[in-house]
Amino acid sequence: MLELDRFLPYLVNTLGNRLSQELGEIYASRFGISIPEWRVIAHLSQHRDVSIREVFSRVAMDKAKVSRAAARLELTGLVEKRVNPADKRLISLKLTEAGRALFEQIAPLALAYETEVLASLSPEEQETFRQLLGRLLARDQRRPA
Amino acid sequence: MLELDRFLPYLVNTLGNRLSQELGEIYASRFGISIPEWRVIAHLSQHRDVSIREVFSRVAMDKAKVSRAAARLELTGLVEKRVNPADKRLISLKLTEAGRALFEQIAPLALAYETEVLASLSPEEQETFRQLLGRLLARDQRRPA
DNA sequence: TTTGTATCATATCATATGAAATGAATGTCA
DNA sequence: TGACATTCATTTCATATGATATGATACAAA
Repeated sequence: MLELDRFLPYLVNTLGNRLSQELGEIYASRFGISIPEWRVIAHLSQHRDVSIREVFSRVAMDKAKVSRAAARLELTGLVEKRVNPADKRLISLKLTEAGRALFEQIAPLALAYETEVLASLSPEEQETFRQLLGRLLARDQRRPA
Repeated sequence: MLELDRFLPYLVNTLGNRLSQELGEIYASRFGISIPEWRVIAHLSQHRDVSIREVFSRVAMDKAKVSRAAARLELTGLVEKRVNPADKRLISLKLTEAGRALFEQIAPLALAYETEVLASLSPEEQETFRQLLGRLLARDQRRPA
């Protein structure tokens, strides 16, 4: 019979929400940004001159969320938005200097948090968990959002 | 350096959201209930005569969410709410016959979904994943919501 | 008692969310 | 070329969300 606290979708969702919420509090209280904004920054730290579409198709957020996050990041001077001259429907997003500096500041804290979360597992177990999680995500990947 | 698609909190959150969203679509389209309502039903299937507080402290949802879910479940006749005579601040929640019948109907579908999700892992891997997930949840448990 | 504090569930209110509408730009094909 | 469809980003709008306020009850201590 089904028990909620042995039901995998529920458990994964719960852990995911907790981790995001804890991180979100750090980002908000110390850096004044939200989780969606953080995700945009993190993505732009690796891919420059990408469109809104490219971000949201990569980063598990919907159109509107990314659009709003980008708008706010532009307001706060962390991201530069300009129209792509080759295709004027597209927008090119790029971290500003301030944006990159903020990323450099947040990234080590985020990684430290990840380390702390994983500390209850041995290094081998950590690797195993990553692997299995990756496989589960891959299965689901087939379904395009 | 931090890459979002190797960052565990992000990955767990993404998988959790996807699973919940897919399940939520099933619950909504076939049975007309939301994920919060489903969680209340599932909890009540195992614990009868529990208060709102007991539900939300157990089921990873806040006060308001559970209160609203319970209100709607009462309206739709799936849950019975009555004041606890021993302590009139408390409310006793209980599945109605219809509520229990709905649970019996949904549970196998939910379990089938879980099975399908896990199908990309071998039985041993499934068990390992459950174990490790449980340990990660336990760590986090220390922090009371 | 009665006075003050704590707990419970709900209501209120400001914000977040996402589905659908909009408007601009590009692509397609007759 | 000119209609029509498609793609992109934003906006709109109705709903969901959760922090806080409220009101009711119970508990504790004097």
